[in-house]
Amino acid sequence: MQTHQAGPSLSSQKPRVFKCDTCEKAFAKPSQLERHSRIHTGERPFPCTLCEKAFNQKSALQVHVKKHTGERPYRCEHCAMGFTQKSNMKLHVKRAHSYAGTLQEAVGQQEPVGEELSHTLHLEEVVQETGGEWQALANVF
DNA sequence: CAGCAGGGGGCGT
DNA sequence: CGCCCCCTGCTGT
Repeated sequence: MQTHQAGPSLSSQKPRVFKCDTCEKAFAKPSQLERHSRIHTGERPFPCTLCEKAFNQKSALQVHVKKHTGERPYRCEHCAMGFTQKSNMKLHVKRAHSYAGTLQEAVGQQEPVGEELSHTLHLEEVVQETGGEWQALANVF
């Protein structure tokens, strides 16, 4: 009976035997349940070595550290803008270039490409150093 | 931009 | 199996 009860996402009918007793979510793997349980306990086993923040998931920490290192692995192929997270980049592409997802051109073909643009404007280092106005600009793109 | 929550897969035991 | 890691979508400031 337990193997067919609803899981957290509702999509995916995998058996979920491991149930959280704080909330009613269930998971396919014990380690997933254990990971989930610490969002109730507030436990944060992954501290950042550069600042004093901590995370409940290692991947969250890894992404966070990129903020300190300035690493920006995900690059927009249309305007060469860099991002720390892929989903943020995807969102940017959709909004700035109205480009849903399946590669190849979309709407605005008038794009001579902004290759050297990032160099002349020093885009890599200007990001949100103190002022919050850049944040507002992000919504335009 | 930054962080959270969950799914799935690979690898060692 | 069990654990660890990476990826992805969504939410928050």
